[in-house]
Amino acid sequence: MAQNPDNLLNNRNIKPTAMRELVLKVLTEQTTAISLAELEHKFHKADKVTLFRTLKTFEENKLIHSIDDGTGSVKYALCTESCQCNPDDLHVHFFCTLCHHTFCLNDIPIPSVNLPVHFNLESISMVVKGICSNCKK
Amino acid sequence: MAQNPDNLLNNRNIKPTAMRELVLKVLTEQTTAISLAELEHKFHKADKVTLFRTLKTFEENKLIHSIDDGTGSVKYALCTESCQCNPDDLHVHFFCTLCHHTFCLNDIPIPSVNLPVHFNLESISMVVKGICSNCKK
DNA sequence: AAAGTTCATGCAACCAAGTTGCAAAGTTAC
DNA sequence: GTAACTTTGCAACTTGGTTGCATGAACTTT
Ligand SMILES: [Mn+2]
Ligand SMILES: [Mn+2]
Ligand SMILES: [Zn+2]
Ligand SMILES: [Zn+2]
Repeated sequence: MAQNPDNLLNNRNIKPTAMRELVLKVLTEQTTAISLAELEHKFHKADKVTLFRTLKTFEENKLIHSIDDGTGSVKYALCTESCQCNPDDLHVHFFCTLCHHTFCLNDIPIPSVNLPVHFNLESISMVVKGICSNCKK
Repeated sequence: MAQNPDNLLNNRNIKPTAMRELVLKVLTEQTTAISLAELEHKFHKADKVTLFRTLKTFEENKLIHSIDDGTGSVKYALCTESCQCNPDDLHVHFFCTLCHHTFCLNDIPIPSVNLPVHFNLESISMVVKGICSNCKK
C-alpha cells in the first residue's frame, strides 16, 4: 500500500518540513538512485547544504539508503517500508556504464559469502557494473 | 614462484624506473591494501603526483588493482601473477571497521549473481565490512 | 658525440564532492 | 509573547584526486 509523504516521514520519526516533503517527493519519483548534485539540479531555490543535511537525516532514519557505486558521488534511493538496513535487507546495486544510472535491484539479495575464520561480518555491499536493460538494444 | 621486481614490471610492460621499483617494493611488503596517502607517508622525497601516476600506470597494466572500500580513499593492492582483472579474476574485499585495514580475500571469489533480464555484466565488486581476525579477540 | 625524441618526475595550481560554522528564520513550548 | 529548539542558507573549508607545464633523464637517430 502506498503511503502519503507525511506518513512516510512520520513513520521514520522525521519532522515533516516543507523542504523535506519536496525532497521526498523527488526521491519517490526516481526510478534510479540520485546523487546530491543531481538532486540540487531539481531545485532552483534550495541550498546544497540543506539538501545534504536532508539526505543525511533521511539516511540516519533509514528512509533512504546511500550507494557508493564507485563513480565518486554517492547515490541515494528510498528504502522499502520495512527496511532496517540490516545485512538481510541489503540488495545488489547496478551501475550502467552507458547511461550512468544506478539501479536498486531490490529483488536481488546479496549472496552470502563465507569469510575466513575469525572475520566477522557487519555489512556488505555488492555493485555490478555493465549495461542496463534500457541501454541494451 | 616469486618474481624479482624487474621481472614483475617487465612482464606487465612497465618500464622499470627507480621510482617504480621503490613503489613496487612497498606494495609487495603490504599485507593489506594501501591508499595513495599512506603510500606517500612511506616516502620522504617522492611527490604525491608521481606516486599517483605510478599507481595509475601499475593499474592500467594490471600489476595492481584498486579497491573502493567506501571510506573515500581508494586502496591499491598487487594482483596475482595471472590476474587480468576479468570478472573471473575478481575476489571479495574486506574492510575492518576497527583497524581500518582493507584486505584482499584472494581465496574468496565473488559469488555469481542472476541479474534481471537484459542486464549485462561487465564487472562486479563486493566489499564486506566487519571485524578482521587480528582485531577479533 | 650531438641533436632529436620520448618518457618520467616535480611543483603548482586546480577541481569535485562533501562538510563545518554560524547567523537568520521558522517552529514549538510555556 | 517570550524563550528554547530546530531548520535553513550562505560562506568558507577540507579531502582526495587530477591537470598543466616545465625540467630532467633516457633511449634513438644521424
Ligand atoms: Mn538500493
Ligand atoms: Mn584485492
Ligand atoms: Zn543504461
Ligand atoms: Zn581489523
